Amino acid sequence: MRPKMIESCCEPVLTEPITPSDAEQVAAAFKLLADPIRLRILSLVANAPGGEMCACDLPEALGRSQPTVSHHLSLLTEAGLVTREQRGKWAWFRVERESVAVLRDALNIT
Amino acid sequence: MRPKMIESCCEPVLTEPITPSDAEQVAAAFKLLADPIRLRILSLVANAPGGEMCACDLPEALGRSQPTVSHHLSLLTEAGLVTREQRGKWAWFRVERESVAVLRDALNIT
DNA sequence: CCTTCATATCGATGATTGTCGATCTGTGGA
DNA sequence: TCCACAGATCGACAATCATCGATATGAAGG
Repeated sequence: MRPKMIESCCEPVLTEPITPSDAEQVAAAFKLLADPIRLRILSLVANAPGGEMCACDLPEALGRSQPTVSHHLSLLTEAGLVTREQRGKWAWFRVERESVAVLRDALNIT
Repeated sequence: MRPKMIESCCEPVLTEPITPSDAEQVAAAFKLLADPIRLRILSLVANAPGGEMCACDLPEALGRSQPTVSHHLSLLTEAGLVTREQRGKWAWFRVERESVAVLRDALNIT
């Protein structure tokens, strides 16, 4: 998966015919939202004070191991759905609301 | 998966904290959009003349076997993303735009 | 340096799922 | 009643993926 995948994809699905190749890209993007842990990560980070959250707090908040959380954060970051900022030993994450909006707009109706 | 799954679910993910149980439901809903063939079905049906399409035309249009197409149509129908109407020997499908809108609104931003 | 701690990577595994051939069901016409 | 055809169901298989323990990397502090 290429970096910032979502920025450059996501034709509207319903308002015009979609090509097989575009369908692959949009499906890959929605696949990221098709996991409960990743949705909870987005929700936790978006609603955290200051709109940011330290990765160190996520394993306990989610009830998942540190490697599992790191895996999901990596997928979300590569896709551009969250951004990562290193501060000392800790990694802080923010939701990239623009990317979420791109995905939402792919579902716009006639 | 219960009938009309999408009608009753899908809290906004970003504007308020989501519960683990709601996250499961929303993820299950997005999983339906996380497949290129299902996205192409939605696009083909939505853009077909009259907003409806016969199932008999889909295997050729999609390059997939009849059982595969039937499987995807069944998933989309159970979830309430499309509706099915039997006319003689043929089954005609329409996109339930309201259900798509529910999914879209789950991605609303602050 | 050396230790400590946060995070990433690796390897393995169990579960899910997209796919199709074969077959069943059900409808309409002869 | 029988045939032809649309669509659903079944069974099997390959591929994908979420998960975790073990281990590697990398940064701050002493």
